[in-house]
Parts: sequence; C-alpha cells; structure tokens
Amino acid sequence: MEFNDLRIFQAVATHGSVSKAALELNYVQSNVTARIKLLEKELRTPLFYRHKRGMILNPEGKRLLDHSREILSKMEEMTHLFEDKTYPSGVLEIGIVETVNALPDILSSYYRKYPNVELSLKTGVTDDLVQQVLDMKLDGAFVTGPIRHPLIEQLEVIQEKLVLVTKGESFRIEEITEKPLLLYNKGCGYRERLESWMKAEGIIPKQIMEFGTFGTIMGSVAAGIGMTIIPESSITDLIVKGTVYGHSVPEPYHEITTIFIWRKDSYISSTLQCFMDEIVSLL
DNA sequence: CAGCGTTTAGGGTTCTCGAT
DNA sequence: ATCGAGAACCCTAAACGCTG
Repeated sequence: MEFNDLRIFQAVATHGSVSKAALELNYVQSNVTARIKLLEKELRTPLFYRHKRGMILNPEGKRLLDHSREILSKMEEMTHLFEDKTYPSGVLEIGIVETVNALPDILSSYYRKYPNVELSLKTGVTDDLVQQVLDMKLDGAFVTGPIRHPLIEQLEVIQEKLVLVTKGESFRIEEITEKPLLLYNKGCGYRERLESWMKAEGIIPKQIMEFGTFGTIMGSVAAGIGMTIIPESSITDLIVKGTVYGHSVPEPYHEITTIFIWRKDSYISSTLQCFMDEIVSLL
C-alpha cells in the first residue's frame, strides 16, 4: 500500500465516483479503478458498494477513510515541517568554550525568534570542540581562533583582550616562577597563548594546575592559590568588586579571537543557518 | 446516446540484482 | 561505485458492458 493509493481512495470516497476522482487527480479513470481494485485485494475486503451511477463507501471503506485521513494529514504535517525554512525546529548541538560573553545575547535572541528549536550546549576546550565538529557530533562551536583546517569554516565573533589574573593588586612576571598557573586542560586557546608568551620570555612556570571549569579557576585565584589568564570581559564583575586584579598581557599575546566554526562539507540545516544569521546580526 | 465502471494490451519508468 | 539486463510497477488508450 502506498500513500498515493490512499490519496486515490480518499478522492473516490469523497466524490463517490471513479471518474470525478480521476478528473481531480489528473489520472485516467481506468487507472483509478485499478488502484482501488488492488487496494481491495490487498486489504482482502471490498471498500465500496458499486451502483449504477457511482460508488459509495461500505463500513470497511469508512474505517479505512478515517485512518487514511489521519495518515495523510500526518504526512502533510511532516512535509510542512521541512518546507518551512523560516521557522526552524529540532535539536541544535553547539559547543562552546566557557568564556564567550556574547553567548547569552545570541542565545536569548535566538530563543525568542525560534522557540521550537531545542538548543543543546556542550562546554569544552578549543581542541576538543574542533574535533567534535569534525566528527559531526556538534553542529557548530564557539572556540578560540583562528583554526587552520581544510574542513573547517569559520566566522569571527568577537575579539577580546586577555589579562593575567591574580589575587594581588601588583604583579611581576617573575611571580609565574613562584606561584602555580591555574589553567584549563590542554587544548585551551588561552593556555596556548600563555605558553607561547612564556616560551618567548624564557620563563618556566613553577607549576601548572589544570581545572575543568571557569568557576573553580576563578575561585582558586581569589583564594590566592595561583594566577590564570582569561579574557578581561569575563571577569569584569570580579575586578570591579576587587576580588581579583587583571594585568595587561604584552603584544602579540594580548588579544584573542572567538570564532564560530562548522564543518565545511556538512549540510547546513535551516536551524543552523538561522543561528549563524543571529550571530552575524548581533556583531 | 451519454455517462458510468471494468478489462486488457502495451509503453514508459523504476527497482533489483549480479557483474565489473 | 557504476553499469546493464530483466522484472515489476504505473499509467494510458481502447474496447466493452450496463443503465437510464
């Protein structure tokens, strides 16, 4: 049984006539007869009372009509779901490094416009997120750029100033050899930037302590355990309160670019396209 | 004769499956 | 992955019977 058989059946049932159904569906009348005959054969029951001037549904036909209406309406609903590019729906899986301050604006604006989309956010470090985009486990990700990979497409989201964060108001670069550095796990863009800086200065840090979350890093810095490097905008509140202090990082290590990446050869759904449009509109 | 449904033969398209 | 042959399917045109 095919969807088309149900369409033909419904047309005959509605018109009470094979000829009128054929006219409506742009078929020749004999074809409609054949389709109905096959349907009856498949269901092993007649569906119509035949009379001189047309056809009328019998009880079995009425039961089939109820079901076919339901099936065809679901089919139509499903077709519209994919046709309607202006109202995306479904799940959008986005990766993000923890310190993207533009994210709440992007998310709230996107939620308002497309409430049917279920956004799934996964935090991580740049290297892991890039790999998950390449493995198609994520639709896209906010990471620290630039990323040089032939399969990665990228969109610059924001440039931020990196600061070295300590508990004390004063800072000497030598302190890095005296106190631990509190950093995200390997693969983090900020950490790589700091490591390049240290290498250029010829400084070997006393100790590197790895943490998984922004909260624990900042809590530990505030407790005086060590220092970290982070975009200035993500700790503005803490600096204002005097909980921690931010110290300038010299060029060319002082700026970090957050980018949105996606896999070049993957299909861009309307859901993802609208998300990227939202990012661009808020830049 | 007009209007209806049914049957049959045949053409075009699509599907399946094995070979390469 | 691609190609080709055969099978299966879908559709049409034409002829037919039935009824008012």
